[in-house]
Amino acid sequence: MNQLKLENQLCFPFYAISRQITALYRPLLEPLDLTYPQYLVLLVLWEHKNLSVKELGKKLLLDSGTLTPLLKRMEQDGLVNRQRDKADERVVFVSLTNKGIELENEAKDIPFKLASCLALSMEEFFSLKAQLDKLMETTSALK
Amino acid sequence: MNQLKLENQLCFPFYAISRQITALYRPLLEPLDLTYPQYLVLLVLWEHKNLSVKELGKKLLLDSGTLTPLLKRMEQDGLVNRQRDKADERVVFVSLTNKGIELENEAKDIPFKLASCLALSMEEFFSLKAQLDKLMETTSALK
DNA sequence: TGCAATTAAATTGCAAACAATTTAATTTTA
DNA sequence: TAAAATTAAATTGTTTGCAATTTAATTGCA
Repeated sequence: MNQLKLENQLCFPFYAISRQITALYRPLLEPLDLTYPQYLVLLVLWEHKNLSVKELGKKLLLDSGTLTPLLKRMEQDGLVNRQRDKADERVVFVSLTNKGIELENEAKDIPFKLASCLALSMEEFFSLKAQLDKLMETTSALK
Repeated sequence: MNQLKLENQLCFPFYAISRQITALYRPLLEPLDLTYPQYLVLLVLWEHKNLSVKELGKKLLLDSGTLTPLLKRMEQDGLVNRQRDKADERVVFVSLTNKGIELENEAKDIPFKLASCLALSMEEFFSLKAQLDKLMETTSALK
């Protein structure tokens, strides 16, 4: 088997599916005026209220080079507040505005709508999820 | 189960693993002066010699908005030739230069090196590949 | 034939993504 | 305590990725 053929690669499907999934989110997120990475930030903040850029980056595997401009755009859009920690001026805390909090309700159907696009059975879903989580652990450890 | 929690999502692992894998490729591709998307273009051209931008885009799921500048950079780097089809001036064919052809030999170990990073058994590899291929088919059909 | 529709690339503009560097604050340690 | 090391964000510069539009060529069909 020729390993240099695209069809024999495992990595290309990850690259392609990742972009396809983002494309599936687009029409669902557009009414909320969100991009997929912005939606991910909101997912985390709906759960954790108040996080530093560092902590947010740890959960999303993104660094400040990506997050700072992204968060500034979200601040511009009135979704989040950014403020320096009084106790440690290096740290910037990110929290939700009322508008950001209220979006949770409008977004609550999105995971179901998207899951239905993927057309997986419960078994397939959980099996795949387990394999991805394992792979995620492997690749995260290689940092 | 709260579907709006990051940890319960299937899509986030795809997004994150995709970027992690690209990060794993980086040190392998850097000596060849390639980015991951450029490497993908070469994978296709090593197999198919001569393709239009359209055909290349079909294989990689990328449009001319992404490919045109990417291919221009690869042309600048002396990896590919771009020339308009004489028979149909709308079409641009992309082919490899000698330098591009020769890179295949230098790249031939990359898939194995990368596969070893992922630490999957043969069974896991093929099982995962099958599930991804199926998902890919599903999401591609939703275009 | 000749105009409308279609097609393939290219272009424009914007949002990520990330390496590398910089800035400023805090901690360590000599 | 003061300089060195570390840390957190921000900044800079480059490459992707994609929607939307434009340009130019070809095809279809009235």
